[in-house]
Amino acid sequence: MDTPDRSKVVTQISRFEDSPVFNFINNLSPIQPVKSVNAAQTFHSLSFASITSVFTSPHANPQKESKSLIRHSFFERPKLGTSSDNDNDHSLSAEEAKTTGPSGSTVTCSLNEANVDPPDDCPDVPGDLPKAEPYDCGSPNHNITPFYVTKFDLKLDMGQTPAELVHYVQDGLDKRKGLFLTQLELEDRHQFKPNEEELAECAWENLMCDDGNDLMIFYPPTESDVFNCPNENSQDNDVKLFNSFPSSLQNDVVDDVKELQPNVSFLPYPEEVNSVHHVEHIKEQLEMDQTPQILLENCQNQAVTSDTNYKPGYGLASDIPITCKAEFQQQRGTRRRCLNFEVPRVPKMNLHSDSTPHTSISCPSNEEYSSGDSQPVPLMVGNLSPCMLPGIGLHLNTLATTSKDKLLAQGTIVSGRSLISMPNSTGPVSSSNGQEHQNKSLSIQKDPELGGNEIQDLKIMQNDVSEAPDFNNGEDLRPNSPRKKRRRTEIGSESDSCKRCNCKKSQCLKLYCECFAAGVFCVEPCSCQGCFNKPIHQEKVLTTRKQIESRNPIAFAPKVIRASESSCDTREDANKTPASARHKKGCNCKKSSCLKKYCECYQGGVGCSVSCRCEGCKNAFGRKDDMSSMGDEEFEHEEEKDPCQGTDKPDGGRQNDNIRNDEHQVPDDISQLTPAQDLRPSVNIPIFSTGKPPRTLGRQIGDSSQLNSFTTFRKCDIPPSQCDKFDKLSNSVFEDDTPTILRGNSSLISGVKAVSPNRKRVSPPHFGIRLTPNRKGGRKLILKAIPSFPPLNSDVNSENPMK
DNA sequence: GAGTTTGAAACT
DNA sequence: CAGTTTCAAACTC
Repeated sequence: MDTPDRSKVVTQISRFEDSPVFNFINNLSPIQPVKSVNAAQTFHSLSFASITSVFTSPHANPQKESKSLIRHSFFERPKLGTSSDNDNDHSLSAEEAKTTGPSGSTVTCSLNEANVDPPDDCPDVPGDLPKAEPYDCGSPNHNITPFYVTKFDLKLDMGQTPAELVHYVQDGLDKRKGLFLTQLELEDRHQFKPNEEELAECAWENLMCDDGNDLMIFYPPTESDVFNCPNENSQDNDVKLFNSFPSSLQNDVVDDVKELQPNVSFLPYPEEVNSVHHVEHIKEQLEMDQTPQILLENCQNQAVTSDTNYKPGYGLASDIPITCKAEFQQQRGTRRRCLNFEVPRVPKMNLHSDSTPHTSISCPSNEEYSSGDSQPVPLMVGNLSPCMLPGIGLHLNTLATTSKDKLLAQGTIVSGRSLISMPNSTGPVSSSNGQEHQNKSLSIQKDPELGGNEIQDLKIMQNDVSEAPDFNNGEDLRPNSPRKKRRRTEIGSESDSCKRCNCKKSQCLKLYCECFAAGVFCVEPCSCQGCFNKPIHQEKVLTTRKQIESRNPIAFAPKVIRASESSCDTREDANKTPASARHKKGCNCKKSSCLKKYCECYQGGVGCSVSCRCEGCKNAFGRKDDMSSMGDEEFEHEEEKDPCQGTDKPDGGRQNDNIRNDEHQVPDDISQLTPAQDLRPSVNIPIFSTGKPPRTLGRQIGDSSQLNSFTTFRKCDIPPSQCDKFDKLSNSVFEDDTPTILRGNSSLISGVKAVSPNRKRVSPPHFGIRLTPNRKGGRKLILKAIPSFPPLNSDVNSENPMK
């Protein structure tokens, strides 16, 4: 194989050798003597470097750069595979590398451009695929390697259709100018190619485009990188070359050669390529507007890197092809998935989301685990790739999806966020609460079963989504103005479908931020400034969230907890305000008389309770004064009369009981629930130890946890009318589908009333509360250890220790 | 749209 | 734990 292929290559190259440029290069080339494949390759590498630099000028037009990159790819391809068969192409490359040494390897790396990986890694790339986990942009360890491989593979594909290269070589210097053809030209050529290669190339083209995107996304070099590039001068010079290639080329080549001689010194920023620092840059870049320029830069960097690796007698790059080939399919598949997300991102996703029921994030089956870091990452379902809507409304609180979640998620799409979530619909969704949708939609789940690639993809998606500013532009989803926001809010009060904030100083990492408080990532519609509440800052978000929760375990619990409107609970109908629905902490209004939305109780559509410290309360939904009058009586009533709750039911009815109990009965004093219970398995809590009627539902202690585990938790935020629906739905769902454990959690919905004697809130709530039908001394609440926030390390089940 | 009011959240 | 400050939503004009 070697011999024939090489001979072919040599033949083709020989033509090239005749050209003045080639001779010039040959003379300059420190690496190899002219006549050989090596020489050609050397030239190739040199030309590549120079050409690349030409197009890679930071100031250059991004598109142009991209094009040039692509162009180079084509150009180079032929060289590598010039005469070899498609099949032999890779082999040849490898062979060449081995036999020809550095030149070949250098060339190969260059060709593969865009790879940030250091040359040393090149050989390892194929074998290291697993570690590549390419799409984990968040991981510092994340290496570009995967990309390298992927890109390489792509090129290989191209290599299989090297017609252009050959053509180029044959034509000689004149044709060489063709190197600078625009992308369109190249594309045109490829498109019109009739042979089998056409398909491959088309695919390649697509991939290239995608690659470009990928590059932009994942390997965005910082501008500093660009400007720091030692080759900058050469780049500038290169620009000249663009106009007058032949003469300029020489200069360029000279420069390049000079730089190459020192080898390593040639690298613009070698250390940065692999360093974590570089990764950080990339991350940052992700947030920033990303331009195609990055592509070029990356390409350039990588090309340089490859050069750096250049070591006589060493064919690093050349080795890659062979190894890569084996993984080619896999890599490509991965890449494509990502591409799908990235490119048409929004539109496709939307479409899919609408049409694809299974894409819903909230679906347990679809849930995915973030990688080993065990961080709960909002992931999209594997299927969803196309369907995924960008990080919209990722609900941090929603960890586990339950059938209920599914139902809810299926609900109407109200906001952009809600759109995002296309839950698997297992049943009819009656929930009208958009917020819940949101929560569900992006619930973060870990799914050990998912492959790393998929996970990575999901992560990417998330980032993309969150980052995709344009995502909703087409739609009028983005009310940036306060007014719109307000309107939205008003509407939302019913649907409360999506949170949008306008934070300026809090970085959306404090409870001031509605989005953050709601456990969702900020999305485009938000007008926030300096927002960190985005998927890309997920870790920070989680950390902050943890901190806040450490201070106040129920910080992320729904502010208003509504009791379900059970058939048995008719008394509340009269008032329109379910006695059981109350603000978790109660309000502290002084001037608004609880008649404006300043009042959280009012805003939540619930009456004030004993927990409230408001003055002059006139809450239309119920005044705390009224509440107190109702107090014991109601309590008694519930306690004794609530057959529906099955207070006396045997164990068989326990689940329902628990749920209803939760809904209607909340421990009077949350403080009873020790914070320590956060993670504790379960604790029996005397419900009304204080003897005070638990009129108010108060926010549930377990809200957050519940939220996390079950989207249901947001029902509390739902307006009463909808809340009722929600309750019904949730009840039915839990009864029917929810496992006992889950049901227990569901009970969390009802909150534990945080009514401490002083009304001052909450004691650390606990992540899950389960009421046990304790008929005798009253009901007991059992706290379940459910993390209020998506568990970082474990899945939901692990966190629901039922005892 | 800008400015004010309000009360929750955060801080001390 | 209380008082103060900060913050962003709600509200008014």
